[in-house]
Amino acid sequence: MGMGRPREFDAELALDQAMEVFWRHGYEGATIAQLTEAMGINPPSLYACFGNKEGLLKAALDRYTKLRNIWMEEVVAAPTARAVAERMLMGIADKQTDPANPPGCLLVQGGIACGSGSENVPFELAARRAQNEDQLRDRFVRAKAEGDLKPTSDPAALARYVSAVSVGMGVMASSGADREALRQVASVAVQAVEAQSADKT
Amino acid sequence: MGMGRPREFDAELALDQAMEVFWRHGYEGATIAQLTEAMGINPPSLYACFGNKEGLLKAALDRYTKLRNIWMEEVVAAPTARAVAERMLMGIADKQTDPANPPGCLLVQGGIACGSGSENVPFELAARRAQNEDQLRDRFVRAKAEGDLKPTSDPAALARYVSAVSVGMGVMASSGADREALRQVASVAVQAVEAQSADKT
DNA sequence: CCACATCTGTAGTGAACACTACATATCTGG
DNA sequence: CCAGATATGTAGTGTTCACTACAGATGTGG
Repeated sequence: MGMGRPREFDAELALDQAMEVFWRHGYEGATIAQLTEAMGINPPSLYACFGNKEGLLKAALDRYTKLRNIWMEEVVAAPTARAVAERMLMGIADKQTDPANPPGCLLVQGGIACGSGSENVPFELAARRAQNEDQLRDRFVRAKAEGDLKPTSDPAALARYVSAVSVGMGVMASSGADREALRQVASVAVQAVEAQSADKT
Repeated sequence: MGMGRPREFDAELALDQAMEVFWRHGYEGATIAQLTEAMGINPPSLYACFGNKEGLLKAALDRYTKLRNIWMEEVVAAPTARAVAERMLMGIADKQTDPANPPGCLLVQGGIACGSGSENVPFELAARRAQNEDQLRDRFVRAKAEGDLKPTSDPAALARYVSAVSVGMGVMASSGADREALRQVASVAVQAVEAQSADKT
């Protein structure tokens, strides 16, 4: 029994192209024709490799969140809660306006509302956003334990807040906000975290 | 020359139903079949009255923003910048989790990313969100002139910030966040505005 | 070289989509 | 009561969609 004809395209490279299409047009707005053209393959190759359109999205999300989680590790490595928030939001301002990618964030652009038959796509994206929120929460719990955040602060609420701001920035970026505008938002947003930080005296 | 057969349905009532469908499924996810069923009419009536699907969306957005602007007037009537932010974000936490409506905000759920042929839909929504941001900015400009906000504060950045937070809250609401979670976000977010407020001594 | 397994390109499939032709119904103005 | 104008319901239109049948190509194990 043989092992069959080998694949002629690089799956990860193709995923990068598919990611960009989903990022720009959303799950429902992206068509198989656009995806296959961007990936440089024909539909049967796509379906053999990823199952269906939703499978392709999940694979693209896996790749996206994998890279993103590596970056989040650097973010939560910042020394204080305030520095974590600043590093995250300023970094997001830069990433979401990086001309190498479509504006905004795939976890938002992918699909906030979907039609019948794709109802679980928004949930899928929300679940991935929640992962980042959990990382932030864990970091803020630690900050509170270390006395970096006030004893009255709520780490989970702070994490939700930072997550909400980053989502809002993503929407703004996708509708044309430039880097400076996003940095201003980040700069203001950080002050709420600072207000929850213990006084340095 | 006669005036023709009168319309048999209430256009504003039908718009309310269409609004809910767009709100729940987004522009691309909403089908004409769903819309006509919810509106209780047949396709020719829809097209005679609203032109096409995008015309129906714009009419629904007009209605939505009209009601919203009335509420925004109440928001900016609050006595201080901090109170404005609090009234707005707390109100949004309640509105976006009102069981009478789909969760989130139509100006976000309507469509952040769209496929080819509907590229201007996200712009249309962004333009309406920008209206609210402008109202906030004007209010914060006044607050700065009144000495309510610090001389170093940036009213435009503050308005962008509050707008970004409300968008982020909308996305969270649509993916299942409950009222209490949103209120916590709002509560934290207000502290950034407070940090830009002049000291009360 | 052969049996088998997997991939690839061509060329479609049925279904769902936004939208409409048309006949009929219901109004106003004269 | 008639002529013109607009609305309505039925029943479609062509197009685009996600997805696939099939035949040929390209690999492995014996």
